[in-house]
Amino acid sequence: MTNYPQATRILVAIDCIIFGFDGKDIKLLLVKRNFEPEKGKWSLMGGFVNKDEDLSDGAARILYNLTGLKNIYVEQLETFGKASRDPAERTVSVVFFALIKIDDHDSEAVRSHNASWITLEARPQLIFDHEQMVVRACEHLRYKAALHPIGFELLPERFTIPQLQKLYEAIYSIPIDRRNFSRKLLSTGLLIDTGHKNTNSATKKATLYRLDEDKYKAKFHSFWNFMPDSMRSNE
Amino acid sequence: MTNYPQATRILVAIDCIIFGFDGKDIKLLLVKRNFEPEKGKWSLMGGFVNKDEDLSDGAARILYNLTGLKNIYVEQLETFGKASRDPAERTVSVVFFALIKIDDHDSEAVRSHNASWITLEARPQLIFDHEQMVVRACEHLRYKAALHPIGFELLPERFTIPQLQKLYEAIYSIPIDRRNFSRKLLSTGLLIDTGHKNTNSATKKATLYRLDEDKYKAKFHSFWNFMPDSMRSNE
DNA sequence: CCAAAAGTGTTATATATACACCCATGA
DNA sequence: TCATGGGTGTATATATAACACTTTTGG
Repeated sequence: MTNYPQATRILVAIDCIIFGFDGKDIKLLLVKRNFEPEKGKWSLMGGFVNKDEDLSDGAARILYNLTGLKNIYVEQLETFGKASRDPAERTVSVVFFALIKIDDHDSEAVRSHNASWITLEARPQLIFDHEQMVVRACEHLRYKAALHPIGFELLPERFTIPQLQKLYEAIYSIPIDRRNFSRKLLSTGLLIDTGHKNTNSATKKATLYRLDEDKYKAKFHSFWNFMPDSMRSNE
Repeated sequence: MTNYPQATRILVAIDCIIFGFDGKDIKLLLVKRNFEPEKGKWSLMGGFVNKDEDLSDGAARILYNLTGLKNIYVEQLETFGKASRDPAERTVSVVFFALIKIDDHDSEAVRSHNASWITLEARPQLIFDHEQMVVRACEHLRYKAALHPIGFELLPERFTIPQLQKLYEAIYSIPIDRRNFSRKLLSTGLLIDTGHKNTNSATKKATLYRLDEDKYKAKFHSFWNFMPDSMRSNE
């Protein structure tokens, strides 16, 4: 406290938007709070930054506690800083955006935090400005998924092109032409044929692909065009 | 301080990346600090969030103090929160990204803050993690300018297509084909011919355009493709 | 053999690129 | 009249969008 005596110290929270995909719907991992304040209401998973903890480490800690997962896809999204956003005390919240492979999560940890996977449409009212955070995250998901290959983060290690298509259709709530979608995805060179077929299917079995990790990393920041041009006008 | 007794309160700073364009080079507005800490060294313009001030209002205040401008293009970029980033005390810094029309700024205010416009190439060493912030902002400028019509924010109200092209060439450090660039920009429908010509030119006078504000606002979030496809692989 | 989902091919259209010529201006 | 920079046109390549048929599978 030597150099900046008069400035206000503020609580710095971290809130996490955690997206998953069950093959049909985009889901959010939300917490029904069994602790104060706002006990009994729904919120995003969050916490405060520890004294000597980097922001990104704080986010990783909170995500690990809830899901049991490390090395998941996380981006810092935006910091919410309205003076009035938390009625109890001035708090700034850094929102992180996470995509996880829904089958990988530790369901015991989720249960013990009183958390649930809830579809976007069915999401309950949330505390504070958490609804705005979710809206912002959905916009970001649509924006980013149209340009960068982040969809894979929501699917299992091995996935089929029809699965990928259902994911994109869920993200944008539109039907996509199978043939054009397939050609576009395969032309990125990011997909490797595993030589196996999806055994769950009741009809013709789809080819299982995996991501070419090297190409994915090398080309992640390039722009792609995963969506039909007609979609690109929605932010 | 009722509800969260044990959490750490942290200083929340705001730092502003302020870009300008002088017709030739992209410039940053940087401050040579005549105050402690790190007096005599260069930094971004910044300050702390006030007790009852929204984050975005804090950024607007800091930008107004330095430039005398309101209603400029500002985006929240990223929050830097390494525990060690400020050696004096734990501080989190929310970085804002601003684009201004360089001729509009209040040069008296800039002088009184000991600030200067410095080209990106000539920028001095900066304090703390400010260099990382600048690098991040440059990436963001390139990314965003390729997809959204933010270039106009760096040019005067009335501008010519060759001016716009020089701006894009400065942003990406590449030469662009005049004819294709012109056609691409005009085809967006965002440019309105003012009927006037640039009088400064020593040769043929270029047409002065202004931005169609309504279309700009309506279509801001659409994706465009302002750069040749060959450029789109650089993030 | 039938329904359901997967896989593949073709064609028309739109867009991007590469490139060359003419025009206006002031020195 | 010449050098400099502004404005426009076109042919080619590439990418996209729209669309139909065949294959595999389990029941």
